[in-house]
Amino acid sequence: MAGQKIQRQTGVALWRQIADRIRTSINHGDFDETGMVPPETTLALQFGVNRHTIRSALAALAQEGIVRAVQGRGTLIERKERLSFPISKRTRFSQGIGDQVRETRSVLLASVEEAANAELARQLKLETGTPLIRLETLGQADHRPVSRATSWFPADRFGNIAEIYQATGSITKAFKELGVPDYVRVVTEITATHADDGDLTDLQLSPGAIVLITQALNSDLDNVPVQYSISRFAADRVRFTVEN
Amino acid sequence: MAGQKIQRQTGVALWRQIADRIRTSINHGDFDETGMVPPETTLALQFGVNRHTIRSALAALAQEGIVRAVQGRGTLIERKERLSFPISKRTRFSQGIGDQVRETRSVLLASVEEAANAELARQLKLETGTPLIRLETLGQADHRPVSRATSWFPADRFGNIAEIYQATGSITKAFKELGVPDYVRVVTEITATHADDGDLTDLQLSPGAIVLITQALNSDLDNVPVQYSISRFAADRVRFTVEN
DNA sequence: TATGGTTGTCTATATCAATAGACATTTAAA
DNA sequence: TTTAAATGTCTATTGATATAGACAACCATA
Repeated sequence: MAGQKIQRQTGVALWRQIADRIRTSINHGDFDETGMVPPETTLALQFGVNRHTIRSALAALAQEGIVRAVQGRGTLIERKERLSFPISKRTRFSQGIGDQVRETRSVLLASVEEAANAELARQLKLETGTPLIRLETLGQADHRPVSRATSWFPADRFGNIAEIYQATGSITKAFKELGVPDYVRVVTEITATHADDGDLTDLQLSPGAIVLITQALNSDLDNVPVQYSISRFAADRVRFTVEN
Repeated sequence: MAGQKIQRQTGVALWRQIADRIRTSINHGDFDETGMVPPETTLALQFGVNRHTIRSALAALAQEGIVRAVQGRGTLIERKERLSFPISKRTRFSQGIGDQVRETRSVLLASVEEAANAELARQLKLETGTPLIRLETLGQADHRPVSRATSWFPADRFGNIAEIYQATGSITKAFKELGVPDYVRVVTEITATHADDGDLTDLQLSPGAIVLITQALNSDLDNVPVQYSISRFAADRVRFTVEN
């Protein structure tokens, strides 16, 4: 874990930088032998800060449920996470990570009908103003939120996709019922930014966290666009894998 | 730009959160009509903070060279950026973004010979301890650093790749001279984290910035691994595009 | 049960971050 | 030339961040 120094007077508090670094180390498996974080005094020495600053960092990680301090013993690691998430022609939420967790689930937060703006129309190869169904969904793995997504579907083909999706909890199944036996990922754009208000709430992140954003287009086997999605992933919980 | 609120007491200073948001807005083209950032008083009202806090944020962006304040006129946008970076079978640094900038360049920072550890051996399908050439490189677009990469090559096939790379400034050309007329990207893993010390220096980032990390394996046309790379991109300067 | 190592709590102090207000300076336009 | 609108500079105050030190409370184990 040692190596790079932490930065002072940058607008990012030392305790937050240190919390981020310790979280990364935990997810990297650096403390797997003991199952514990090094003692506060050791960390204070390593990072070159006061022990109280370390305590602030650990308190933040405890708040996230990642560690738990036990007086007299040390600070135990409660949970580590970074799911590997494949991106390919056949990218689906549940399939790729199904073997990494016990349970994956997708929850419908909201659905509305709206008209395509210029950008959506371009992506889905429709006229501006074409009616679309917009779904807001939350992807979970073992009851922990992993991603939140906004998806648009052409309303003429998929007018009642919200109901079917809510019943089945799967876009793939909903597509099947609506006459789309299979579909492929055409393009995926990936960016990263800091978590916004909605991310903090829906993904249960702490402020300053990073989200990975994918913008993806799915088409049916006749190459007709069926779904355009913008998904936001908790960056410290996932890793994307692009297979070619 | 309006919408989500900024977070208080999170370990990330308000001025830094606001600087990040304004940078994002600039890159998104929100102020393209005027070429200027809104007045400080307007921003202060929008973000619900004091004007001095806005001034701190703008000072940080000025330090990055993104805006320039002119007394009496306003704060001009000097530069916006987010290069689109395609990831596909034929991912190369210069080709993909060649049409987006005037000049791309790749600089060799260091090269050493070292033995493959277990992880590198697994990736490159070699025995542990096999000699490798490690190159540290810096990718630039229009004289602005975009990515820093560490690459490993089997030493037996590519013993003098460093010299050729330095001469040509291109991995593709170096491969050609060493008997690899073509190569393909086998797999790319993408993660995101906060910038470390080396990122701040090499990529000229400000602390708290985000880096996108790719771990990629390239193989020759006989499917023999020729290069394993870990690259770190300034997240606010790039966007990855995965074509399937 | 005694001891060393660990986390928990308290006080005190210095610096950074943010707010508040006033006024100067510069630019562009009326 | 005047005026409005914008950035620049200054002082003062409050709360968050970080350091420093001391000691209490707890746990495992010798």
